[in-house]
Amino acid sequence: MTLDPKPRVRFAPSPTGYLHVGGARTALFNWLFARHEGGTFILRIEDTDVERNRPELVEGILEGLRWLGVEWDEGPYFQSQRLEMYRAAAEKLLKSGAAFPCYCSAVQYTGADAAVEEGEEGEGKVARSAPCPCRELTPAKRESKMREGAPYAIRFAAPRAGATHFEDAVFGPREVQNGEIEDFVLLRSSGLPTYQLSVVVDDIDMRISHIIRGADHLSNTPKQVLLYHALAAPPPIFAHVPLILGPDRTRLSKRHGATSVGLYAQEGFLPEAFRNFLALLGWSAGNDEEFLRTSELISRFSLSGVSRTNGIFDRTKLEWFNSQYLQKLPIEDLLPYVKAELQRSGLWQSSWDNEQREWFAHTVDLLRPRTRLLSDFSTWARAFFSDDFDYDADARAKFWKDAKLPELLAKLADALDALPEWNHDACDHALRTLAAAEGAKAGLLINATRVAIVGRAVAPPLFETMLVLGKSRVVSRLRRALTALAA
RNA sequence: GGCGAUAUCGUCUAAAGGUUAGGACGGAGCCCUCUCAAGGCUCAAAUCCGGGUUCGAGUCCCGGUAUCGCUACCA
Repeated sequence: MTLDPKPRVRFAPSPTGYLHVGGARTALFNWLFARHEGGTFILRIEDTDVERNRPELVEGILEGLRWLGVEWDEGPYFQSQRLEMYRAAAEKLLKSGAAFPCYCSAVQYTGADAAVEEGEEGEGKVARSAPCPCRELTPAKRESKMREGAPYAIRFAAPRAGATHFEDAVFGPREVQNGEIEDFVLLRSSGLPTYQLSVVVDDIDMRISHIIRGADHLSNTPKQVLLYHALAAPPPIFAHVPLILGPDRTRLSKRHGATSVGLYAQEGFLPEAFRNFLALLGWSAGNDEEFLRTSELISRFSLSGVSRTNGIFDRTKLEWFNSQYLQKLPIEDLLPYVKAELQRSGLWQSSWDNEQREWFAHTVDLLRPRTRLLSDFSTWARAFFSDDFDYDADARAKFWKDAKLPELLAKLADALDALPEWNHDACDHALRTLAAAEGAKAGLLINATRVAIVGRAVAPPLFETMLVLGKSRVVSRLRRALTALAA
């Protein structure tokens, strides 16, 4: 038996929605594992459910993965373009006797199941659905059904005795009694494969060595192992990762707020911060380290560090990670993200890429200690990039209430305007001298001035702020504030 | 209902039978301070319950409970 020396893994989303954080983490784990091992990461689109499929969603999923920095080495493959393979496999199983045609109607089936689901609590003992009777059909009966042209699905003839086992890299060795496994459908009457069939056929064909996927697939794995055996292929190593839950401990869904990675991108999260956060949800390096840049994640990642417990998605901690990256990223790494954010919000000016490059870098650096999201640069820090900003109501209420302010600010504007040199100490001195002469506290004037020139209470130290804004802006904004103050 | 998995601060986790059960987020407080952050320091906060095994159990075993998953011609 020859195996690829390097692992081959895959991420296989179905285009029934956007890329949600659970899928993103599964993709990330696969990718980290592949990169750590020097293996291959394959992308496969599982679009065999024509009812729920939304082909237009595929691009969004790819975009989400690209944003996350999870790059695939092969693919994307589409199952909808590989249907012949699944049919051939189903035929093969039919011929070998591992599968049989089933003439039960799909309508009957769902009806029966719904009844079981809705069973009254008083008499909740509804018998488990009986094994499919078609399995016992005589050859003659099958012949006649075939001649009638009756529609049929192909079901797997699950063994009635014995047990199936497999190895899970996270949950350990597993064994399931075959009697627990029903005669599941392989090929629908429409000729399209079910998940159980297509996933196994593809994983064999693509020579997948490790299947890393959500723990919701753990219970179905024995069926797939049975299929590997029936198709005479060695099963891969499985690694089921725990699920991501919402704050109420139910499976993460739209009800819990943003679950699409695209939304997090829009909100102003940095991909690397998001990656770091996601990697640590259900995986640990085995020690206290939390701030792990992507190269470190790759070198540290191991399936043995994957948790068995479902985890709750904690947005607050995600924001903390983001603020950490905002603080710690080398400024030249951060700048492109801020640029993109400003472009998105229509605040970007091309001069910041050229002659005012240094000014831009300095301003971003000044702002970033108090940012948590990239979008902060275009929201509360807007006044640093545009003259078009408003005055925050809370800031006005807090720092603009003193009756002497109109007079003080007018005088300050004049004093600053008269300054021969525009630097930190000159501004500082001018303001404090004025405050002293007028018998006002410097703090009063400083805080009121901050609101006047940037519209917020939240901003860098005042004189730093004055420097990056420049003299003419500061003076004109002070004068402009006089009108707002009067209003 | 059946089958299975899981269970350490509110949350994410560390502790490969022996620690005052550690760290981080969040919370509280202090320092710093021109605002807001950042940063530093301090505090509160956990082994689901009950039985075993062992000199010794968060760790191993059994039972209970809770939660989650599967039980589709969804994936």
